[in-house]
Amino acid sequence: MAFICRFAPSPTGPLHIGGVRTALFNWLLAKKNKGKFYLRIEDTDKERSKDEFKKQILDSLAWIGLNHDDKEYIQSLNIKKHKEIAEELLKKGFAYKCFCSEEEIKEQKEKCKKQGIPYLYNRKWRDQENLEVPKNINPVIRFKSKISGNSVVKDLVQGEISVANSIIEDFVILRKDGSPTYQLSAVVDDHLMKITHVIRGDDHKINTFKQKQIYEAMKWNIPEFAHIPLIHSEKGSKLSKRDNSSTINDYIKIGILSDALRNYLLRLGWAHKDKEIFTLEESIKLFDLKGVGKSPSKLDMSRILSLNEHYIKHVDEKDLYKFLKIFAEKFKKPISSSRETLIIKSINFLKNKAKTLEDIYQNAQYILNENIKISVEDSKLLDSNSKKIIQDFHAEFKKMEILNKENLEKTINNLISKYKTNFKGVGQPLRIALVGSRFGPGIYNIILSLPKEEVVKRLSKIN
RNA sequence: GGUCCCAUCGUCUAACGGUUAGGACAGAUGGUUUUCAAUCAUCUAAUCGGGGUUCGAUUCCCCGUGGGACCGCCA
Repeated sequence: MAFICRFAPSPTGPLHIGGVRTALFNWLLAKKNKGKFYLRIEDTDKERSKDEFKKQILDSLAWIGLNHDDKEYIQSLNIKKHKEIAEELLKKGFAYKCFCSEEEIKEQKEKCKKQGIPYLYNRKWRDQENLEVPKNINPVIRFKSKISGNSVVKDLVQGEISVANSIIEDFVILRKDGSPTYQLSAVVDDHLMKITHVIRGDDHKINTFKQKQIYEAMKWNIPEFAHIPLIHSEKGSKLSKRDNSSTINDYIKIGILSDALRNYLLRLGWAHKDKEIFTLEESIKLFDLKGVGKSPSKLDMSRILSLNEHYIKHVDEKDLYKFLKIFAEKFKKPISSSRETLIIKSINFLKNKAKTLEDIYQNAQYILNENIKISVEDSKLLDSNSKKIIQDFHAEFKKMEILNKENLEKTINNLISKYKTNFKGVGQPLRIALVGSRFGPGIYNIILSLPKEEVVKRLSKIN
């Protein structure tokens, strides 16, 4: 059976990761079933649609690796067709012109609110050719929704959802300016694109009952529907564009890897036994709609971080460096070519203490910056005794012809016995002198990661 | 408020109607260590409440309670 799905965001705001997850689920299913995954930009709201948001959507999907088939569809390019369908529905008696003024509608809404009853358009112009048509009012076109009975949708995630038709109002399909609304455009485009599976956030659940009626009126094939639960913020409310951990960029800028975020999103609302880590291939193979839960899930930063840590440790080190380089260029200072080889050489231990690219970047500060700053607190640890140790080491180090761990070990062990101290007694002062902090990588790693003359230079500054 | 949906550790979740209710993240404790980290071991922690159905309910049904979504000439 063919499997053609789409992700259809509107460029009226930045895409958040809830949307990314919806796209991911669609993409996964398309790949799994050797079908198609299309991207459709729903920009029929001319006022609010912005090119920058469209770009942000494209960039976000590209970053996380969700490539779409064909070029992206731009819904506004298809408006003519949407209007034709509206006319056809009108002609066939499935829709009608409504001449209510906006004030009139507003009044009705307020009246309902006062009485505490839910507002539903009163169908004033339905089947009313006899009413006097007011001048100066451009009508909207409304769909003649079913008035009685129940409608049932078999949802691939939610199961059977049933609703009384009486609560589905005669919704607008063409605005007074003649432009189509979402309810119409989405259906027409889905039909034209031969979409077989509509997988979207469950905030669209009710729309299904409206849209299904358009399909039926047009005698079009109705696609399968799957409504996946929404993602909530850590506070438990609906994910808002104002949350500071909601867009892809919020994660890129703290140094999250795309694989980690992809894996995290995959496991949010979906599980396969006890498995936590999924390669792309595994997720394509294993993902299915049956495993998707029905309840919303909360964002959990510590989990994202822990997944990211896993990927940082397991990704190919060449790739990891590439990610780091891009990260530095985009959000920090670019890594200079002279420092590049030093970082590459040391990334295998710089990454071990990191949950994010930001962490790696911070760990690499002592390599990136020739001039290190010693914090006040750490400089306090450099008493006269430690300084003597540093100077002793300095003298020995200069003489060292072959730089390797073995020789360093010998030198340090000599110092340990000479000064009747332990490893820490020697290692800590050296680390402070070389890195500027008592925290940092192992001391051998540090010494070996820097050019010899630079180690000498840093040591010579301690006196 | 109306309609619809949902409900297992703090979080993400697993469990043909039969399990000491499992795993992961977070948290706690201890070991190791060259500081921080990492790592290893151990531990804490859940079936929202009440009724049914059943020999037996996390699982099925009903009622509460709690949470969410929708209620636009937005998408």
